[in-house]
Amino acid sequence: LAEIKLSEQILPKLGKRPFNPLVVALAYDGLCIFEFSCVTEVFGLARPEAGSDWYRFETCSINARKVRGQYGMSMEVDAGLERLVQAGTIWIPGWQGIDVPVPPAIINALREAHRRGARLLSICSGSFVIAATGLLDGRRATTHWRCASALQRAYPKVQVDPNVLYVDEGQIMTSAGSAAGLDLCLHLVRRDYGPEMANHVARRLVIAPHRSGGQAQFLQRPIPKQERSSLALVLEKAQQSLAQPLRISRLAQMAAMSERTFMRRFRASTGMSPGDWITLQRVDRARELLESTELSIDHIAVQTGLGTATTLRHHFRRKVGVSPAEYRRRFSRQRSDLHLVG
DNA sequence: ACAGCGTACCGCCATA
DNA sequence: AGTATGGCGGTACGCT
Repeated sequence: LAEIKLSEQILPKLGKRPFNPLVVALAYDGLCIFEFSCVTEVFGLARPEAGSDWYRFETCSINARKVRGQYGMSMEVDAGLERLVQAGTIWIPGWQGIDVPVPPAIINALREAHRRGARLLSICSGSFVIAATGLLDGRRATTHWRCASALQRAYPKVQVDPNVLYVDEGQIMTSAGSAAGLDLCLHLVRRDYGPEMANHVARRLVIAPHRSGGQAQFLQRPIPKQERSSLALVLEKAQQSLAQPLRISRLAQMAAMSERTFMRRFRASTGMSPGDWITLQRVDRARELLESTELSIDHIAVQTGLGTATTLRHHFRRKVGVSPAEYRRRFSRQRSDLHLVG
């Protein structure tokens, strides 16, 4: 039901799609199955809830033929490089190896596609393929942290940033290793269809629309330029003072805009209402505290700004699916040796 | 589970 | 024509 409601909301906006919907992934011998699958899952999976205006997805290889995959399997590819001529978006999901030279046919096809206005995106070592075209010279890019120095050495004119999940240079986007490809996939959906649709896709994938907390010390999500606004600053401040009551009037005031505009801009940027977002942050924080401390539910309710244990339980169950007590029983660090799973 | 209270939300419209 | 703003008011929703 939620999906039907969503498509009704979104469909009218898709009426005039400003970009070429054909997404083509480049397959090659030794294809990185995981990186390839990230792209197929987001762009290839049928999404009737998005109406008829979703991407079209195809695969191509140097010449239409069988390509060797990994792990003792191969696949038949229907199209050759000529398919790239039609593509609006081209994905390079990894590459055979960082030392494997890129065939001139691929370099030429990618240059030509770029000249035509197609977007080039890579995951992991796929960045080496784009770099080989020379199109990354003078631009920022990233790749798997293990290959970052090799990329920098091979292509000194590229500004390699190993500390981000992905880099958006407009028509060219590169992402870090493996699962960071999913972050870039979602980023593209967000650019093309808006944050609500990206959140929706993330939910179908059962992953968080934003990577938060935990591992983020190592890889930080780049904040798109347009979001370095007063709104982004207010979000940061809000996140740091969840324990206090956060009223819309006050947040809008901090952002120096009217409540109406604040709410509009908030939804345009995050895909959810301020209230929903704040509750989500609070529940997230409660989850952390349940895992890593022995604080009582009442105490955590106060600390997270959810107020009372009743309110905490209510929202926690809605967002996480289990009660706070049950969650703590399963995931508390002190008891992690029990390894209780679902 | 309920009720009653206040805020949040969003469509609508005038305005810049 | 188009876009962004912000005020108003009804309703939905969350909190106690």
